[in-house]
Amino acid sequence: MKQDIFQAISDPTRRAILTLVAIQALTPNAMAEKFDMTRQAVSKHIKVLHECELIRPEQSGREIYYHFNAKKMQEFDNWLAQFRQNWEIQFNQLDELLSTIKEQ
Amino acid sequence: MKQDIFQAISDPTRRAILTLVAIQALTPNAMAEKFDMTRQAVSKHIKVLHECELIRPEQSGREIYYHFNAKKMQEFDNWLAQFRQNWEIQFNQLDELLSTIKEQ
DNA sequence: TATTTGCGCAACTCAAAAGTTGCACATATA
DNA sequence: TATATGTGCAACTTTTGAGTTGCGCAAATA
Repeated sequence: MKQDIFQAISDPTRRAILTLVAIQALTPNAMAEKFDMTRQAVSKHIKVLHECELIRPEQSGREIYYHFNAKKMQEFDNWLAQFRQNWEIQFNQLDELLSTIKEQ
Repeated sequence: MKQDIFQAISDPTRRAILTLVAIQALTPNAMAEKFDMTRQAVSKHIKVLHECELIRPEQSGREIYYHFNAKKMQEFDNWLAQFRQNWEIQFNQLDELLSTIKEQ
């Protein structure tokens, strides 16, 4: 099943995993220790993140270190770009409002 | 039920609605015409987006125009900020790699 | 070689979310 | 006033997703 990055970050556990691996690469066991759920549950989250390439595995003997993939994360930034214009406009309107209040 | 913006943007229909209303405010009927589903299904997506304040209603007679709320969308941008450092680092490493190759 | 450890896969349960139909209600229009 | 239109709410079905337990396999260790 092809995963979608927006669906991937909709789960709080997966967002926490991303925050952890952004600091340093971790094995599934190391991640599971941080959460109050079974290793297999965490493993399923890892699978989702891996399928959409937000993390990348690095095999080391019988251990697997998962690394953060910053390049993929940038796709969110690209999606957000379409709205940047909107918030600039809304802030300019706020500025105008504040100026109007000040003048009165 | 309190909605969360990550869950809200995880659905492709809701992302499409956001793209539409970012351009101009629309009524539920106007939105429903754009999608291959019933008006009520679209209405439920609108409800989710409204509950987490990504859109804001403006009543006009019996019609309701939903507006994009850029301020709320910025929360997503703020979350992304924690990873910006990561992609700068990964890009610097790429730069170094390219330099190394060039020197050889 | 026997045992432990780290991991992924499969089957299952349970809860949540997406979509449907039907209805009620208020506003617009004839 | 009678009818049509725009909307939200409720009940229901179906799909999806999170979590569990149980298993098998390969690498490390005794």
